[in-house]
Amino acid sequence: MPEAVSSGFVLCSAQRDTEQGIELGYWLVTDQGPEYLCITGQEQVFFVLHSDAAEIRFLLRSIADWRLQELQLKDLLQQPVMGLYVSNLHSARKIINKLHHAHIVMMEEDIRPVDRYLMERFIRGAVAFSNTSEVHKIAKQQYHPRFNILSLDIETDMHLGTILCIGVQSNSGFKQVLMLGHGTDDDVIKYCGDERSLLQRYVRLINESDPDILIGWNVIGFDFSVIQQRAEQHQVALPIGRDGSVSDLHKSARGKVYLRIAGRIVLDGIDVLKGATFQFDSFSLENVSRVLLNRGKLVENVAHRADEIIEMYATDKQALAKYNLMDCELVLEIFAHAQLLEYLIERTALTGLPLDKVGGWSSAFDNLYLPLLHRNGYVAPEYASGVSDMASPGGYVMDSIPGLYRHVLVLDFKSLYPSIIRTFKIDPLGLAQSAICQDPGKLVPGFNGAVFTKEDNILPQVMDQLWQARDRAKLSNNQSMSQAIKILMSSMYGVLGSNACRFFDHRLSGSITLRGHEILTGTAKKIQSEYGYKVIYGDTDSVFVWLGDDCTDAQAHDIGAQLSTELTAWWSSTLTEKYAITSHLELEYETHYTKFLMPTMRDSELGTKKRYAGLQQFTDGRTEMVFKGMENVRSDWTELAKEMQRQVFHCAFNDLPYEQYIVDTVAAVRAGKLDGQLLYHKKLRQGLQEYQKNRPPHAQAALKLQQYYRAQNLREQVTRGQVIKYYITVNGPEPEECLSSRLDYDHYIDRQLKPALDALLSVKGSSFEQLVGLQRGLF
DNA sequence: TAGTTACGCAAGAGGCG
DNA sequence: GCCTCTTGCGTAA
Repeated sequence: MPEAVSSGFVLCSAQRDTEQGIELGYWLVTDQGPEYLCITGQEQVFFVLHSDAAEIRFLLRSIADWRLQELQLKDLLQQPVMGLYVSNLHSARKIINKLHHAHIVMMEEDIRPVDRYLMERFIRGAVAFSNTSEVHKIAKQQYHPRFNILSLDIETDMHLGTILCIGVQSNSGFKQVLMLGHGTDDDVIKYCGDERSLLQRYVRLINESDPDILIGWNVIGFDFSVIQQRAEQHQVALPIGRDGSVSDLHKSARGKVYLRIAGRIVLDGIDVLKGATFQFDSFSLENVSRVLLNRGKLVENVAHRADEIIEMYATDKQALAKYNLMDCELVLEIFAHAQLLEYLIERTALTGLPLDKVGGWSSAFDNLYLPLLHRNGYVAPEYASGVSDMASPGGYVMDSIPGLYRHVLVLDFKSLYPSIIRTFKIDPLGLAQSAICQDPGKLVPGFNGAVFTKEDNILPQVMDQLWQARDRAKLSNNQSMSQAIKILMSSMYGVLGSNACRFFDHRLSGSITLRGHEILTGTAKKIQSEYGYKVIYGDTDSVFVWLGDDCTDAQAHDIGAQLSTELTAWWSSTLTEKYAITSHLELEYETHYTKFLMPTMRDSELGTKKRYAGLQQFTDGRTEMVFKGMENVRSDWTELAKEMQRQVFHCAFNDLPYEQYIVDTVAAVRAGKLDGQLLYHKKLRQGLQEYQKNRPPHAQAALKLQQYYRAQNLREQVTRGQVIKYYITVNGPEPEECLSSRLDYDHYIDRQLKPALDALLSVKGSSFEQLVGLQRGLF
């Protein structure tokens, strides 16, 4: 048989014990359809200190299936290590437990063989494999998979908890709705009779359409969970795996639900959007599709959706099917529009993380770092072995100088932390190597006692490659790639500062952030001393420079360009001179605000941090208001306060009057004309019983909502994570669902409108009270 | 089945008189 | 009623 090499993409993997050792299984997507690769006779390996060998041999004397092997590897403290190889997963688990209890140092013992196999071969998604040899060999290569995607959504009877219909739509146009009950089938709707038959038909549907990827909206937490529950109720098995196995749904201790289907993956649109740093006020399908796709859903009134669905099922199953499919389609469109799969594929190509992994930046770091560390002759440190007995701060936030300004420029360092890592050679290996380096010329100091080698480091080089890849991605307009790299680069610092990372060490994170402090304050000082401009604020990687009020737009623009260029060059020469290193710091001229408000803190003369507003001037003459941290961008403020802030700031920035608008609006509030804009939204971040120390307004409203549900005999529950919508009434907070008292207009005027506007009014020498205070108590 | 710290503000809780 | 401290939330970077 001739050797045929094919290409594929690793969709998911599994590992299990066999007589011949550990078996690794990889489900691939190829142009010829799904393929299962099986690699047999593997061992699990991890590392232990050479000096512990005798004790380990003693501790493990009654266990078989393992061996200790001499290796040319050391830990980062230069101690020789040995490899502990175990021929099955079961024994490996037992051994790790035993050594753990005996406080034996273990390194990389948490890395699964199925992951290590790919990691050490630099395989990140795409693989080449041959079908001739008994053991499939796979290696990294470029391959862009085309996936068969199925979007799934179910509709249920919320009172009975039963499934009414299951709708699917694929990325190739296939649609089907499995409907409970009886009727005449058409192209799309298939009537299934009872729920049991519906579930059996569902299994057939999945297996026949054979998707690589299932997508949906909260699809694991809701749709698949309900399907699983109902299947258990009817004792129907759900063999929807590609090997005929049943799907496995399990809940973690923290309440998050996971779903495993052999040979397929499930992606939840909400998780993927969040992972790609999309931000929405609400992640409801309704809201996301409105914002992203500029359209809403079929059913307008979300509050009565449950009843409408039951009504549709009873009277118009065609309409229900249409509604069901609409949700499937919206999810597909969101994935396409936001290029979510492209983003995930790029992330996998960069990090080796599985497509369906949520978060996981710590293991992304491992995948990039460990193989290179091993090739340098070292193994990773034991967890929690890093230095942590010193402070390691975050970004530096300057005291601001409050006021209403004209012509403020924002200059910011492009990817500051990644550029510090590249410039100052921040690296776990470099830190370790510096201890045995005799030549001071080859060293660069960090903070918290750290010193790094200028050469033979890993992270700075990884960062260099990512940086270049990002520049290429931007040049070729590859949005998802550029986005994936940006997120990856900035996650590297976060990972080093987290004790969930094996390389966690305050000497590393402190060397990044404290250098950031130095760079930021140094930049501000230089701008003031050398150029004579006042720096009114700065946060982590940015400085806000006030040019003075007499300045044209063109001049401001030129100054911005000049400052960024010259200061970048200044840092470069300064660092070369001081440390003999190449600077990768890059100060960018980002924004020109023609009007800029730096507010004071409430009840104080001091300027705020992380709160400001400005009128941004674009080079083409357009302007746009920008708000940071202010009420206007906060989801827990009422629409009216936000709207008024926008209006009044707009007027103030454009020299238009606003006094009458404020007076009129306050009167309209008192007249009850704006009640619809007085709704508060706030997330219940804990369970209702956990509010022990105090009970904030939204928790009070949630409690009333819970009582209301109970009184009405409704199935609905108030749950942790839910957004509570409530009004403040004369009888305290009341939920929107069961509002019964008059709204407390004094509260809204005093606690919403006044603070939202006073930030601006007070620097203009006026105040909210001065404008509307006389009216108080008249109504 | 774990990326970080810094910050402002509203309102509750509790002490004082 | 006034003051200070704590809790909870959402946000900037």
